[in-house]
Amino acid sequence: MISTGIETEKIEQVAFILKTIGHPVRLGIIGLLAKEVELSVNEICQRLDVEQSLISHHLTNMKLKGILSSKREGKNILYTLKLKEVLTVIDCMSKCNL
Amino acid sequence: MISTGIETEKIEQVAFILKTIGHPVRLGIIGLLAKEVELSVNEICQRLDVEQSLISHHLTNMKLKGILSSKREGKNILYTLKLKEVLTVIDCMSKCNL
DNA sequence: TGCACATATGAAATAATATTCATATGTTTG
DNA sequence: CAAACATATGAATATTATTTCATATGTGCA
Repeated sequence: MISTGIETEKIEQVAFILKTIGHPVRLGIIGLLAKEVELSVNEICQRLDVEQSLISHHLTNMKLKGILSSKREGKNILYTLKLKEVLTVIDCMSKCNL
Repeated sequence: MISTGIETEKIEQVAFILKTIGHPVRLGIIGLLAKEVELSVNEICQRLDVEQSLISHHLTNMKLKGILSSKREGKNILYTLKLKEVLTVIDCMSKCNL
């Protein structure tokens, strides 16, 4: 069910999140982490065919915003999707006929 | 139910929409149009306390992207929310505890 | 310890977006 | 028609985000 109002206070928060995931590379990362549970930076780079440094910047950014979390495992750092709710949003959008 | 995969083709589309609504002013506009069915540019300006020209730019932008539609009524131009699905997305986001 | 690998970081360059301001366009009404 | 109102538009500017590149940091291993 869809609630009628959007509380002004929440608007900024929502905009914040939407803006964060509304980017091809970041959405790509989220897409991968939606299926794989956890992935190293390198794996993400390879699969998306995007430069290491750039991926790293985006990962850091999303981690900072609470969307991802990370843990070290040996030489690698594994990233995980923390804010699962983004999946619901993306899924919903995917079903829309735009 | 949440589908597992995000088809690559759709990613760009989704990013496109998310990016569009992921902005305070635009989200504000959508918030208003979620309750009011249709509003004139001036009403929107007043309620959001944002300058006419700026609102107009954003309205044009969102109309162009298929999120809003407009019709003239006398001196005014009334805007309506066309892509209702954005409400579902926003609603979903609003319920997340970020 | 030193080398190779994995990731992060920061500054500079570039690109994309948003905002402002002045003005144009279209509409109603006296 | 002219004046007043509502909205749109476009160029200039400001702001923010993204990308790139060079390099730093941290880890495991010979």
